[in-house]
Amino acid sequence: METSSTRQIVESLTKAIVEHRLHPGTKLAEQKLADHFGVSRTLVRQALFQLSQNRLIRLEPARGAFVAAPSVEEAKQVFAVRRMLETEMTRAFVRQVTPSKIKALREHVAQEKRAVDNQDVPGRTELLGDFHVRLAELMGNQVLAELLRELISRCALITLMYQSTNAAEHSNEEHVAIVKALAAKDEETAVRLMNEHLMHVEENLTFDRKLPSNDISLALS
Amino acid sequence: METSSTRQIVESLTKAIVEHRLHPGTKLAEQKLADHFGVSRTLVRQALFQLSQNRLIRLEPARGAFVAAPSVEEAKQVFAVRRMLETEMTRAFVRQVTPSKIKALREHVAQEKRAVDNQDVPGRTELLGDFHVRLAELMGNQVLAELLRELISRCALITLMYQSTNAAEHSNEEHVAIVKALAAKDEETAVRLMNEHLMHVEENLTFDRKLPSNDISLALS
DNA sequence: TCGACTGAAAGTGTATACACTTTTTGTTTT
DNA sequence: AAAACAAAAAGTGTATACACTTTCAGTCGA
Repeated sequence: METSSTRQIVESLTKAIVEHRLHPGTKLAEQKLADHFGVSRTLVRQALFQLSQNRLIRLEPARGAFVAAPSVEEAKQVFAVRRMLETEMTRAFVRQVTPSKIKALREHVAQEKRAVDNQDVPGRTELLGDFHVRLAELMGNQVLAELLRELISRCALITLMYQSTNAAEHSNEEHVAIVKALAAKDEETAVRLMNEHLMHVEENLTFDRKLPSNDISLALS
Repeated sequence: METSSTRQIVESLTKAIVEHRLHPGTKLAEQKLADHFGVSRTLVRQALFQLSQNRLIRLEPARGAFVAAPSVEEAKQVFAVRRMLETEMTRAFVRQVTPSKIKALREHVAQEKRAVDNQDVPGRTELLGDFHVRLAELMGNQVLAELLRELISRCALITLMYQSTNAAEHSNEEHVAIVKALAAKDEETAVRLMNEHLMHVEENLTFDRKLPSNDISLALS
């Protein structure tokens, strides 16, 4: 199971949704997707099911798949969970910090900065989110990393892509500050900065509801 | 999409796995399951895919589905995540506690007690896990509740079912103590008790590796 | 006796067929 | 002109067919 065809479809659709080439509410007809990817509906259905588990699309019985349009309420809940998780993660990180871990984080934020400076919107979105996943990975907790990745991709649909260049720069600067506090093993500061950072990201949410784009092929091409 | 047939298959298999009628490592052949449930492989495959997302089974390309056998390492990571999440959840709960919420929790632990006293093993397993989900629900955070439910079902495969009656009683008593601290709005005590509780549950893990049972029909009947 | 080969059996991966549901469109009726 | 209906079109849900891969049993050769 889990052939690479389906993975490719999932990735392609995920990218299109997160980058808002496919707007919330857009219908994803199975046959059209199948034609576009040159496979049968079987594989498309697998991919759609997977995307529905990631909350990127909604599946309605006998009606089909639609790009998800998370409510403000849901977004707030996701952020509340992230704050809970990442507060404690930051605390735990300080207790087991090593120079090589700090080095890895510094390299990451440097990469973020390049993407932000280059106005590489998809790139910076991914990297800014990955910072949080990297923290989990460096702690050696793969379960935590996967969970965070899931939560962040769920946010991405509603937040990071709406981020202005300014907001992205701000995020990057906050990451730098967090790394600094981590390096200094200053637990309380690190935790406070992380919490503030997540609040800032949340504040930047814009809940524009754009009209569905009905031309799937165009959005994916 | 998401007809009730697949849900029923998922529930049936989930129950069988969590209750250890299907041991870790057991192969789940699609046609056999299809015959057993009286449906085509299509629906079985959907169900298996869903179970793999829940980490209850493992899908190996071209080899099929096997009941998951989480490693000690993974179990520890799951518990680490639960502690992070639930520490903060407990803290937040204290800040927004109301008499009606306490009442709901008291009723829940009473129900737990009945199941423990009656030696209702599947029932008590479910209820003891649900306590934590109930907390999230009472906070009004559905995202958190679903996440916890997922983490707990993932633990269930490796822990709660191995729980002795003694351990179950102990868990129930700890729930009572936590509710008491919550009712008193004693944040630090509540958090401490919750952390200790999760550590106790984790300590009770037994990592027996039983042999796969090859008779699927028997296990499901 | 053990290991390497070979063919058959079993099982998974993908495509297709068909039933049934929803949506759309064109027509009729008020 | 708007609402109600009917037939057709489009789309989803499930079963089945078939290709390809893995597994297993049996045979041969060292």
